[in-house]
Amino acid sequence: MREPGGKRERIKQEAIRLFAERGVEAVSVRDIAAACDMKAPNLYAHFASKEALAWDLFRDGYAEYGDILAAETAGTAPFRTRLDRLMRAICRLHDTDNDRFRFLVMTQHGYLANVPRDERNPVEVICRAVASAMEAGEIPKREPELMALAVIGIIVQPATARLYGRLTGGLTERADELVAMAWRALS
Amino acid sequence: MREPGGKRERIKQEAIRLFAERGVEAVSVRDIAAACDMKAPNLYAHFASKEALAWDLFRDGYAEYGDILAAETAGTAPFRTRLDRLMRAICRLHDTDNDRFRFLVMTQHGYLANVPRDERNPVEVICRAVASAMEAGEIPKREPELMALAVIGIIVQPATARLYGRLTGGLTERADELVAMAWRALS
DNA sequence: TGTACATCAGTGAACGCGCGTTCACTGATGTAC
DNA sequence: TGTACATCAGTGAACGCGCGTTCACTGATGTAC
Repeated sequence: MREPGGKRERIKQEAIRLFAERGVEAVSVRDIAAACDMKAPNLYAHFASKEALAWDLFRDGYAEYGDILAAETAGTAPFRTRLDRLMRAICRLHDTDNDRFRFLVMTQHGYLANVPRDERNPVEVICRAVASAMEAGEIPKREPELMALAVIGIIVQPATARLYGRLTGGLTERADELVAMAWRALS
Repeated sequence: MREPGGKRERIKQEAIRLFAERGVEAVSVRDIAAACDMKAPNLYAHFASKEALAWDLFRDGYAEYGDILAAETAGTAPFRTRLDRLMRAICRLHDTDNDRFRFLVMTQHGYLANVPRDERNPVEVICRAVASAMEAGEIPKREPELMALAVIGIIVQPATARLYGRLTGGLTERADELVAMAWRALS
């Protein structure tokens, strides 16, 4: 072996950055290769196709996102506490891991329909947290899916607006406000 | 004149349908032409380019959407009433005018940055309604932009989930729940 | 009414372009003896 | 240590394809006299 296996990670990182900036269709494999200081054909030593690369990035990025949320909502703390942790985690991720979030938001319309609805799915994670809080009588019983989606919207819509410069500044500094809003909405 | 000027409208209608189904990049001008029972070159008698057609559709569709919301939030009724009208109108539009909503959601990432931030802009419309309710003391004073975006999220996120089959059934039948949620969130 | 001409919506064929992808090849590195 | 060979990451050149767009042309329709 002449190299550590870091090339594959390098490609993923540059590809996600470019896809996030311009969208999958507007980035050519030559663009990705150039960003990695290599030539286009060499990408095919690591990925079967451009489409496979993009789908890998989406599936993994989405699932890792779900893992983080699952970790935050785990445990036996009161729902209000877990909601707080959950929403702060989302704020932090959006402020920090901008490329990933932008990539997921920009390309969701191509891939979301194919994503597994398992325990790593972020929407499922939040649905389950909300549903269990209802079961436990911590919040009124309503349609859990609808309430979970609305809570997601409360945070994702401002985050998306930030991507377009519609909202300036970070989300983290508004986390208090957003958590309070979500809590009121669910109450 | 051999024909009424309905060709231009026909093109717009078929284009928005196809763009909504597959995304702008995945639809060729030949596809659009075929859907209109014409050949590709003829489209150029009506639009300068494919890009100009897509941008026209987005700009107009977005502005008309804003017009409808502005009409619903106009007047001197209490904010709670106008919020109710506003959100029901959004539910109705999403259930009815599916192509337009899907098109706007799918292509927003390409165009939203270029859209004018004027009195026809839907986000501005809702921002103003929320801000004026705060001024009038009908709801507590907070950052109006953030609150408006969160309210939008409460309804747009479920609507988007519906596009992917993540949520089944209509939005209109859930309008009560959604309005109540938004009202609590703002209170 | 008949005829000659003007108009113009619509098209067939072709254009250059950039794309994703393939493949025979290179040449530096590691291994065997 | 020196030499012959195997390995394999990386590449230059080329491929076919579908795209957006152009343009000279057609032919049905409307108008003038």
